[in-house]
Amino acid sequence: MYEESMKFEKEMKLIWKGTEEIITEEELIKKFLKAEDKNKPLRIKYGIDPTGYDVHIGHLVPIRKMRDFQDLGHTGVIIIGDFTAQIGDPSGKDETRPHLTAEQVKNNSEKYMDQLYTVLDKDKTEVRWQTEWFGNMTMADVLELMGKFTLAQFMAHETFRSRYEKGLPLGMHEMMYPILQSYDSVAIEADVELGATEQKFNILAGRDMQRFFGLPEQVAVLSPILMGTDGKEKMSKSLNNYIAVFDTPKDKYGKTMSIPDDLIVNYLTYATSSFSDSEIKNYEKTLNSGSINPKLIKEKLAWEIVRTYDGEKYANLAQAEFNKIFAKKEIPDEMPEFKLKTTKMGITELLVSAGICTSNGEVKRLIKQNAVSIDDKKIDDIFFEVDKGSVIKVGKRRFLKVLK
RNA sequence: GGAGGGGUUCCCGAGCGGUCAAAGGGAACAGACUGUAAAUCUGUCGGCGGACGCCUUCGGAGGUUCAAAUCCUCCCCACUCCA
Repeated sequence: MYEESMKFEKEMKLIWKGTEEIITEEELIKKFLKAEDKNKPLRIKYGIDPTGYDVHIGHLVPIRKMRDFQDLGHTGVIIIGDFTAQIGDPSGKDETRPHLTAEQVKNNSEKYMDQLYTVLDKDKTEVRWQTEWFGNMTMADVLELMGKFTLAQFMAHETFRSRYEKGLPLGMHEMMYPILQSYDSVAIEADVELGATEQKFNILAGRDMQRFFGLPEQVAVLSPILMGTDGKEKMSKSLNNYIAVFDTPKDKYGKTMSIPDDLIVNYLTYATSSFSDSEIKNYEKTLNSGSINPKLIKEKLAWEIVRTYDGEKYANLAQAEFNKIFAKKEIPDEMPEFKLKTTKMGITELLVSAGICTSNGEVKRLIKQNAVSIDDKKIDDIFFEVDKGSVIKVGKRRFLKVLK
């Protein structure tokens, strides 16, 4: 074994980068060896939940790992969880999911994949739907799958146990989530399953399920959970602390700049693959020594994050824009535009119909709070009338260009 | 099947016939401060009207009352204990 591990040292180093846990490392090396012997790429599984399509960079931590595997010549297999989507992953805090139509699921999946392909190698990616294997199952089949696990095993799982103990609702069908997910590994004969550490239970269940079906067990490669931009909770859509793939370069940059300082190293390590271990160590040292304004390192980080998803050009633009607005407090180059409907419009009506504010009341409040300025002049009159082209600034970051 | 407490504004959570658009906290937004932040302080935080006012809201539908988030009836939802 020693020889083999030396042989795949480089590969293992790559896989370990930004990875929290591998279960088990030894098995992974064996799989690499076998793949090479038989000249057959490994099948690297990752399941997505098509209940929505907004992908944030926390989701992409394991996806970037899939890309690493692809770069080593292996095949990424994305499972569209069209059955599990009907359950909702109990690992999250989500409650009962609304039932989606087949069309919505299809639509979501396509959009989801578009975002994953910003990272993945399309030629080495296989997309599979759970319907392929669950669509024709009979009750007998389902009972057989359920019989492989016991209630005690499930109650040992933190999320089931804590919800049960807290007296929160726990649907029987939610127990099916790990069962379905684990059977996916059987159906596609996964060699490796990727996921965040919170997926450990589900992914390990996949090993059990494969064993029951006489298949070799998959290796779990677990990524850390990326912290949200608030630095308090994990990145998640519902907490509104995420950086989305579809965010504009400007937003990605700005959101990154807004992370707390003590999250910088974490993001350097996990939010992008751009920094080498030694670079990260260096930055960490400088940060701890206090010899540098953390902002400077954050700028590099933000730039890299934009570059990763939108390219260098947009990274530069986003950076310039950010400096302009926040550092120099100038107005941005691009902003929403609004054409005056009549020769003059009251400021409240204008901002509400341009979608900058949600109600007249909000506009009035903001004006009273001294937050609205037109062409750089604060206004204090809630009946101010706008009758010419101008730039309106609301708060720090809302801008509107008024066209005549 | 039996017994019992619950469902309140974005979230948590008080209120239990008028003084309730509804305490308090969180989130969010704005202002000050700043190194982008964070922290801190101040303010705002259902909608419409320039303040007094009006409208919509307290799981749903009805009802009692001059007056209901608060009382009654039925329904829905999740939970606890017993079987």
